Amino acid sequence: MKSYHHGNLKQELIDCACRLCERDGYTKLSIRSLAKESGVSQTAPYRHFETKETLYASVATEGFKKLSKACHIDADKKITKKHLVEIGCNYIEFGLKNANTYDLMFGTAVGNFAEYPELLKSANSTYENMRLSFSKLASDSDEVIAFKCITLWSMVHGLVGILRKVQVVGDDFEEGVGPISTASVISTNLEDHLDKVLTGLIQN
Amino acid sequence: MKSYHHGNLKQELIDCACRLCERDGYTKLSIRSLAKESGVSQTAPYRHFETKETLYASVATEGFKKLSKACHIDADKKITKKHLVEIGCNYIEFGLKNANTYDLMFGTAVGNFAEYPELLKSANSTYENMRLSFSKLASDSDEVIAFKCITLWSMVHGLVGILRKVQVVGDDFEEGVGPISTASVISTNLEDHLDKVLTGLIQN
DNA sequence: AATTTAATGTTAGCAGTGTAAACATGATAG
DNA sequence: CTATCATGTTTACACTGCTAACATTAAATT
Repeated sequence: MKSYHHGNLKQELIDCACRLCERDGYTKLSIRSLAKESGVSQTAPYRHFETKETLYASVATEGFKKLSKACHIDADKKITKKHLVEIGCNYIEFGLKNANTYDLMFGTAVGNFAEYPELLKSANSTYENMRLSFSKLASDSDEVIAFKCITLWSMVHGLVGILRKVQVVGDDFEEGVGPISTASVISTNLEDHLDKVLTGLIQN
Repeated sequence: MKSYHHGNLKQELIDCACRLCERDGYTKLSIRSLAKESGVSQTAPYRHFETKETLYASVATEGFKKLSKACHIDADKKITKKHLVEIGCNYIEFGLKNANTYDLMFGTAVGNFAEYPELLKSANSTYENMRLSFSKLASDSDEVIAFKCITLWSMVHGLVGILRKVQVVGDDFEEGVGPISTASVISTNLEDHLDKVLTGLIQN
């Protein structure tokens, strides 16, 4: 026998949405199907999420939390370039392994992060992680550190995007000329690649 | 008096879709509204586009053509680092000024480029442009050239994504610490930024 | 403890969507 | 001139986000 009130609907909806978003992509997700999955009426989710975008924001928030965790480096130790390479690799790995969630986080599904304080906070904390690591690498000014963060972030973010496209396009490029071959080279030698870029970035 | 047959519907639909996608984002676009805009019945577009994704593919194709044009450098002259910086800047400018179209081109709206030969061709030609420029910069192997392409492309692609997010998030970062300030620094000094990265990239 | 209130659920319904099927029109090829 | 076929229309279905009005129950107030 089930009670009229679910008891834990909001969290269950978020969990379910995270799962389905990652499995099928956020465009395939409907509030109604989500409600059905949780054995609740079609409009029940609206008691917890004003609009679909609000739900998206919750899923994206979870995504940023996971990304933060994936990119976390123990702060007690001294940070070296190698650690930053590791951060970059972990970031890219997250982006590629959670591609659909990554879309939601960095696409236009959620228009303005500022409207969702939790989302903004979790996204900022991802950045803050990276900032802290750079600040422990060298004693730069805040500006320089932020500059380095943006550079690294852009780099890994861009690689996720490009590698995914190339993965999808795949065999339709000719061997050895188009981006595919190089992309696979990069993805197998991600560490080397990031190391190179970071070396250039750090020493100026 | 209007005739039963439109005469130029396919092209008009594409043009209209390009306009609306850029204005409102591709998610806001519906086949029905598009049909209405062209003064034609709701299902007429289906004579020219099997599914909505096919329409998206056409819009994305146009996008890549425009991007190619924006990043084109006259091939006769000798290419210098400065030219590549210019390519990068033009790329980023395109991405920021045509943000919604850019989403369509690099997001998941079109699942697999290989299913749309025209799209694949136009996307490849964008890459080919860049490849050609690098090949005229130095006499590297195909592999090294492709590697440099991917690196630059990832960099500018990533910057478009990050700069946009930061633009949107905007004032909610604290002054001088968060990414916002640096991002605006970068966007005003894009040339310098790209020059630095490219310098590191070229000389190894 | 009784009662009010607010949170959380349901049902019914609107307007909009992608898309398929059956039919209408008219340009073009034989 | 006629048959064909590309291109248009109408109708219909299943689905969507979302609102409004109502039901139930947990929590707060008296």
